[in-house]
Amino acid sequence: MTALTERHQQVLRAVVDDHVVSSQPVGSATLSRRYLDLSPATVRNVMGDLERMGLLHQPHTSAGRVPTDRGFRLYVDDLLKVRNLSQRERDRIRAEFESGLDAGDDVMRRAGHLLSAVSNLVGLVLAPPLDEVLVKRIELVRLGRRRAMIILITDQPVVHNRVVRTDADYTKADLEKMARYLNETVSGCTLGEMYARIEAQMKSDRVQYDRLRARALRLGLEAFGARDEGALYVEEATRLLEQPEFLDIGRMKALFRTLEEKSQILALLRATIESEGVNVLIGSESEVDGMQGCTLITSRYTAGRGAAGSVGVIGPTRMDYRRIIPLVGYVANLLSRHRY
Amino acid sequence: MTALTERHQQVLRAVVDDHVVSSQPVGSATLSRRYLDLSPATVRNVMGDLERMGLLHQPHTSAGRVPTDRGFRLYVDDLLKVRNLSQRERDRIRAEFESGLDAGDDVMRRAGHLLSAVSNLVGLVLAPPLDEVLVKRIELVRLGRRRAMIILITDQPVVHNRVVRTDADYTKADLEKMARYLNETVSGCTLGEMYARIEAQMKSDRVQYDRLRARALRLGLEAFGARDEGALYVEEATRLLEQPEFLDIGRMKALFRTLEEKSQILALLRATIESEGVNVLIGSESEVDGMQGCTLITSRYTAGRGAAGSVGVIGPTRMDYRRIIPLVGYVANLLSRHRY
DNA sequence: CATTGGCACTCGCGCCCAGGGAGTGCCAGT
DNA sequence: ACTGGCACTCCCTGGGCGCGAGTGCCAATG
Repeated sequence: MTALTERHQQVLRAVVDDHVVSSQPVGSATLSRRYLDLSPATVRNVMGDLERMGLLHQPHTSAGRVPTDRGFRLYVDDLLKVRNLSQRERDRIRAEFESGLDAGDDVMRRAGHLLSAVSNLVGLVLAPPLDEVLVKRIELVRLGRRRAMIILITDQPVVHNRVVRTDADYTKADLEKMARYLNETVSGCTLGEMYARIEAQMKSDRVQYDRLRARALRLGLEAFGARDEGALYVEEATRLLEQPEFLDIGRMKALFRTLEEKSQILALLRATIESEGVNVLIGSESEVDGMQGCTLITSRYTAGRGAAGSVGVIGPTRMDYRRIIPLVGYVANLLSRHRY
Repeated sequence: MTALTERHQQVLRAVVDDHVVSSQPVGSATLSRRYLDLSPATVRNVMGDLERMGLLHQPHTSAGRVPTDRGFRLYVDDLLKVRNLSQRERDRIRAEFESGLDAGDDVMRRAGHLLSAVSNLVGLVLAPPLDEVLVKRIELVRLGRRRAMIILITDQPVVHNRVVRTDADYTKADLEKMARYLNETVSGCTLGEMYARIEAQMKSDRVQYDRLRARALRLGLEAFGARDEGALYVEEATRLLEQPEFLDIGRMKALFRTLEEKSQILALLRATIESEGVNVLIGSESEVDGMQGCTLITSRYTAGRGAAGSVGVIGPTRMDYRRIIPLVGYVANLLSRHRY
């Protein structure tokens, strides 16, 4: 492929910019009139080149051009100067974030809502994989005759808790003792290690002859052992209904289905967790079928002592990258800096 | 309006039955062939009557007939023999319900999912209004330097808990003392009364000179004082995409919007909380604009010492009432009988 | 030689129109 | 009281047509 001249770049940029707001194929006349100081004929020649390079696509002979996924990719990588969020916007977003937290919302969910509200797209938040989360402490609280709450305090902002049925009516003192046992074996290790440690302990002599101790360990396993996949929050999926590209009901169904099923999106987010900065995954690049015509923008964040998660948005390929990219970055930042 | 003859009833019933499965207007020929031992001509006459009575509607001259909301109403009230769920179905549903609970799911959410899964419609669960919930006990757990979890144990299956920031670094003993204070004033009363009791206590001498006591009360207020509206769970709204009536994108949007906004649906559910048995609210009867063409089927359930909530489904008016009505009733039953 | 205006061409879209089909209402016959 | 027959109405579909948008190419131009 030949290199792009300055002019090619100008035209491609203009096509994307216009298409992002109009959601329609753009013609040479529009470009000439609104974006470029060139005659329509010249623009047509350039557009012809771009099409041959696979960066633009013509839905049919007498239509304007639409950027291809590769076109968007080039635009995002080379042509786009992301403007930073203005201080005002940042303040507004941050205020929104914190006010929600004070009201007692879950941090993850809050971040998802925020992304969604500001971008008008679907907000995504992937919690750090639980395996890597550092266990600080476990508490057991008696709720009733055979019910207790087990609380897992980690180095993350979220506190996990779960109501469990107990095998007997333990007193408050019993539960405290059990919690102490659990903490002895478990505190300071990651959740991933916890399983192994508990298993090892279970075999030791001390446990064999101490029913309470054994029961405590079992409880810990049952409550948090099987929490395999990091939780994925999908917020405000119905916003997609607003986007004109989803007037096509088939596409919408497909996307909803993949969003609901979660596992595929989860894999995509997890894959981006390692890389720095903001990631952009355009349409077909993801090889997920529900994602045709959609772009996923993500950014990693860190929480606690090194565990990392990912936030992002999903929306039509035709989205305002200039705004959304810094937005996702900023929210990831908020989340990373967030101290509880 | 003249009374309906036996024949009128037969025809109306047949129209509804066919329309429920076909989702299309029903013609006289179909009815004569598949449901009735009458010639098409006779059927036409009867259908004409029914139309004049406002029970059927003809979308246009050369189309078949569709039941009106009033037609459905009459069908549901007088013509429908709800068959009970078979023992097998009941067992299956119950097993599904309980297996989910063992896995630690929220009871409310679980019930919603269940309704949705079995009916292929949108599941709704309204928790009992918190005001009427009996407070059994409050626990405070130290999570970190300035963080604590406040746990509200009621006579309901769900346990409410919330992470709060504290104004100082309270020790475990402090928090236990505070919890004791709170329980002294609060336990045994409903959440509705709690507010007043705390306010009263705050003015008493004992509190004026005891900072910890004051702080405890304040905490209780902040955490659970403002939980106004009972929580409404809307599960699996995207199932609506499957229904052929929602190929019309405008209607779908409207319904999604009201589902998302919740307050209107919430009001409808709350209204049915008082009445026994299964309630059916058909289309325009609700006066909620997003509800045209939709039916809401609900049933009340009770939990704890007398507080009542509501479960239900929402779907197109054209739904299989024969199956759905007993289903909603049964799930309400499950929830009422559920003991934790 | 890059740029431009001109021009013929293509193709989707909206419109009209006719034909077929589904379903009805009415009427006369049993 | 039913029913068969019949004329009628109206939607739906498909084909034909004109319009407009947009293109590609070419010859002219600075």
